[in-house]
Amino acid sequence: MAETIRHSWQISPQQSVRLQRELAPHVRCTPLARPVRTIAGVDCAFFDSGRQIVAVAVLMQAKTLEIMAMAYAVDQVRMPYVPGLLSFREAPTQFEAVSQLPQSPDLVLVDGAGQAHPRRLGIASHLGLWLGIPTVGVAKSRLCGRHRAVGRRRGCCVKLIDGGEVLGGVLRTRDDVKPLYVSAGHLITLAEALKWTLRTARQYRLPEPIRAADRIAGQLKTRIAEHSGQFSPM
DNA sequence: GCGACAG
DNA sequence: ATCTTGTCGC
Repeated sequence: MAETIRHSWQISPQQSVRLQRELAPHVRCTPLARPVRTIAGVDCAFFDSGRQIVAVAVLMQAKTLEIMAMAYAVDQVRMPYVPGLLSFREAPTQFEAVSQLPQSPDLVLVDGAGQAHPRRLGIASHLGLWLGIPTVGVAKSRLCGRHRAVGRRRGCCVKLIDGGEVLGGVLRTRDDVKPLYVSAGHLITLAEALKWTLRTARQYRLPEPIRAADRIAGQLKTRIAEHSGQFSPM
C-alpha cells in the first residue's frame, strides 16, 4: 500500500521550499490502482478578517455525483499566502476535513495545482502524499508553464509545458468559458486527471465536487462567524 | 535588475 | 482568498 508522509507544517519559507524539493520525488503519477466509485472535493474559505480558515470536504458518488457526506475543519491561519507555498497555508486543514469523512474517497479533487508547480509539489500533490490516496489539482489560473491557445469548445485541451516537460493540461470544461489548469496530484496519471475533471464538470466550469465544497465553505464561514459573537450587522 | 506569481 | 450591486451581453 502507498506510504504516507508526515512532517511539521510550521516551518519557515526557506525550510518549506527545501521540504518541497525533498518530497517531490515521492509523488507518483501512476495509473489509478482501483476503480473510482467515490470522489471528494475540497476547498477553503477564510473569515474573522483572514485569521481563521475553514476547509470543507464533500464526498460524492462518482457516477451520479450524488452527495454522500460532508465534513469540515476549522483552524487558526498560521501562514500567509505565498505563491508556490499554498499547501503550507491550506493543506493542514484540508487534510483534517478529508480525514473526518465517514469513508476514504477513491479520488480527491483539490482547488490548486498538482504537478503544475515550480518544484512539482502543488497543494494537490502535497495533500496526496499526506492522505496516501489519489488526488488531482484543478486550478482556475496558471501558476507556471506555458501553452498554446485552447479551442473554444468544451473538452478542448492543450499541454501545459515547463522546462521541456508536460506538467498538465489546460482544459475547457464549458464552451467559451475560461479553461482550467489540470494536473496530476498523486497516484494518478495526467490523462486520468483530465478525464475525471471533465467527467465531473457538468453544467458549470468547476467540477461538481470542488464547486460543492466551495459553496458549503462559503456558507459555513458566515455561520461560524455569527456563532462566535462577531459583528454581523442586519 | 525586471516580471510572474495556485488561493 | 476577500471586499460587493448592478449590469453588459447572448
